[in-house]
Amino acid sequence: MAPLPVFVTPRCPVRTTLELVGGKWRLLVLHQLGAGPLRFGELRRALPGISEKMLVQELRLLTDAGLTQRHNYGEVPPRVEYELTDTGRAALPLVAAAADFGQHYLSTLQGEGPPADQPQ
Amino acid sequence: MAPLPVFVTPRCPVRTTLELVGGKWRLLVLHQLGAGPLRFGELRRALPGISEKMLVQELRLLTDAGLTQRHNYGEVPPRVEYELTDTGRAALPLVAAAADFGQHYLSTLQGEGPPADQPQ
DNA sequence: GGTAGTACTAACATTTAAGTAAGAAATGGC
DNA sequence: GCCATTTCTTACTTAAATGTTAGTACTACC
Repeated sequence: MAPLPVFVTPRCPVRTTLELVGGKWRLLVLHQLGAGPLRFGELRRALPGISEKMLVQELRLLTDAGLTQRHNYGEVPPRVEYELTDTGRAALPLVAAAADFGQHYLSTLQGEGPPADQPQ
Repeated sequence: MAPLPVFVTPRCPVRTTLELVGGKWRLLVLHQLGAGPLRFGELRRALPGISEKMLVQELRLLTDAGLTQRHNYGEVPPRVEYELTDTGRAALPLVAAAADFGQHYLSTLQGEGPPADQPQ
């Protein structure tokens, strides 16, 4: 994954994608935002297990990379919304493909354990 | 990513996918094998920068997870081929989506540096 | 006999990702 | 005055991923 500031090696498209949305959380963040803008806290609650530090960090990186946009309403207590940019929406087919494959894979593990959750 | 042996949390499909094909190399391995079976050494040469240790490790993990198949011809010098299983082929749309998004993203960085490589 | 190729394995080191915990600023409600 | 809420920062620690180096077994070739 890319360190800050975002630098993408202008080489293999697959590697570029991995640098942008690799890691444990970024695809899940994009998936959540695919349904519409969300506040920071809504996003945190929608991603069980993520720490505030990671969410801040990943949102900043996605925003720096141009996949998300930050709206600060300047209110107190703070109110900040995040939403996908056009570039971020261009990643939604990737998110969908990841969800599809995961679902397919889980379905091949016939009957071991409970069925899959909804994507987070 | 999953430690060996492969264990997939039967939960979110996106997380499942990340555990299976997350990391720096697995999508690239699948992409290579998408075009047909390859020998270990061919795969290594097709993935500049990968170490033998990583390639062995990732191939074993993909094979344990059922995405690839290993054929040992039992010859000397050794001759081993890897190819996708049906489950592995089910991941090819994900690889394609990753390549598409990477290409799209690189095209939005208009004119900075040389054009993208072919996917590896 | 020495060298090269092949597909590995093992021990170790380094780098990167992720997690934990505490706190800050500003306001509203009690 | 005290506590809660919200978004975010900082310092620190742990865990995981990846890299490096060396070595193995067997054969072919010069």
